[in-house]
Amino acid sequence: MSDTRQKILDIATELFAERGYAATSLSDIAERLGTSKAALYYHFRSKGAILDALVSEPLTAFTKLAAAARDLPPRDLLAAILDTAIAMRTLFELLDKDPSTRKHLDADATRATSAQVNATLVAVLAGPDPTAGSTARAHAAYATVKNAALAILAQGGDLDDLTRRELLAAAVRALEPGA
Amino acid sequence: MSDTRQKILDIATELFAERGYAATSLSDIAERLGTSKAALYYHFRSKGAILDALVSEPLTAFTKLAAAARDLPPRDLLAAILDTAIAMRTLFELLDKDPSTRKHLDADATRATSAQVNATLVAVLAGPDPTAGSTARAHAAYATVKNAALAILAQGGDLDDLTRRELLAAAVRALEPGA
DNA sequence: GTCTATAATCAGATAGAC
DNA sequence: GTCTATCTGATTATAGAC
Repeated sequence: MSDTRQKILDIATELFAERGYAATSLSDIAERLGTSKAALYYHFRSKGAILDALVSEPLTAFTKLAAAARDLPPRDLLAAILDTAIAMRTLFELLDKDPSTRKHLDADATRATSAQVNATLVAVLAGPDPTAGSTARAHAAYATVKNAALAILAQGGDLDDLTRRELLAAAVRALEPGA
Repeated sequence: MSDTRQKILDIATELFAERGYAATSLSDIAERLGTSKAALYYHFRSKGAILDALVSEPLTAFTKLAAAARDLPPRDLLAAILDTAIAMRTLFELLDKDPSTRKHLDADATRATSAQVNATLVAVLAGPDPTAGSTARAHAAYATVKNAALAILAQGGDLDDLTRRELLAAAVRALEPGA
C-alpha cells in the first residue's frame, strides 16, 4: 500500500471520527494532505471507497468474532470484545455511532452490518433459552466492554491493564443474575 | 407552538436519527412534510435552528440531572439516568452519537456539551476520592443504564418494568467493587 | 403560510496537461 | 502522481408574489 494512500486513510479516520462521514468533504481531506482534490481520485475511485477501505478491516475482525462467539465461555467472549474495541477504537466509534457511515455501509448488502454483529454477540451472551432478564443482562455486559471502554478512551484516559481488568470484572458481574 | 412547526420537528427527529444531521437536507424534510423548502424558513430561520430546537429540551433535562447528581444515592442516580434515557431516547441518541450534531452544538459555547454532562455524571458515580478502579466501574454502570438501554430500544425491544429493573440491578452490580 | 424562482456556494467527480 | 480547470448537481438561503 502506497504511502500517500495510507496518509489519506489516516486523515480520513481522524476527520470522519471528529465530524462524521457526511460532514467531511474531500476538500477537507485534500487540504490536510496538502494536495488537490483531484489527487485523491488517483488513490480512491470515490469518497465512499475511502470509507469502505477504512472500515473493512475492523468490520471483518468483528464479524469473525461473532462467528466464533458460541465456542467461547462468556468471560473470554467479553474479554475478546473489549480487546477488539480497544484495538480498533476510532474506527469502531465511526462504525457504531456515525449515522451517515452506517447508512453508507448498509447500502452494501453483501456485508454484515455492525448492528447485526452487535445483535449476534448480545444473543450469544444472553445464553441458550434467553429470557427478558438474561437478555437485559447481556446488553448490560456488552455495553460495559464496548461503550464504557470507548468512553474511557474518548475522555483521554489510558486503558491500562488495571482498568481493563476492572471493566471486565464489572461486565461479568453485570452478566450474572443478581443475588 | 404551531402545528406545522411541531410536524417539522417530528420529521427532523426521525430523519436526523436515521441518517444524521449533516446527511439530512432541507429538501428531505420538506418532501416528507409535503411542502416546499421555502416554507420551512417561515418556521425556522436556518437548518441549525431546527436542530437547536430539537435538542434543547433533552440537553437541559440532562444538564439539570448532572447538577442534582451529587445529592442522590448512586442507585437513584442510575435510575434517573436510565429513565431520562428512555424518555428522550431518539434525541438522546442524536445528541450522543451523531458527530455532525455534536459539532454543531459545540459551536454554541453558552451551552454545556453532552460530553461534559457525561463526564460530570461519571465523576459523581466514581465517588469522592476516585481511583482508577472506581472510575472504571462508574463508566461500566453508566454505560449500562445509558447505552444498554438505548441498544434494547434500538433493537425494537420494549423496555418494560422487568427489563428496566434488571438493567438497573446490573448497573448497581457493575458499580460495586468485586468480591 | 406557502408558493415559484433564483442566488450563492459547495459537493463529488472527470478531462487532460505535465 | 499530481496539477488546473471544469462539469453537474445538490445545498442552504433569500426575494417577492399570492
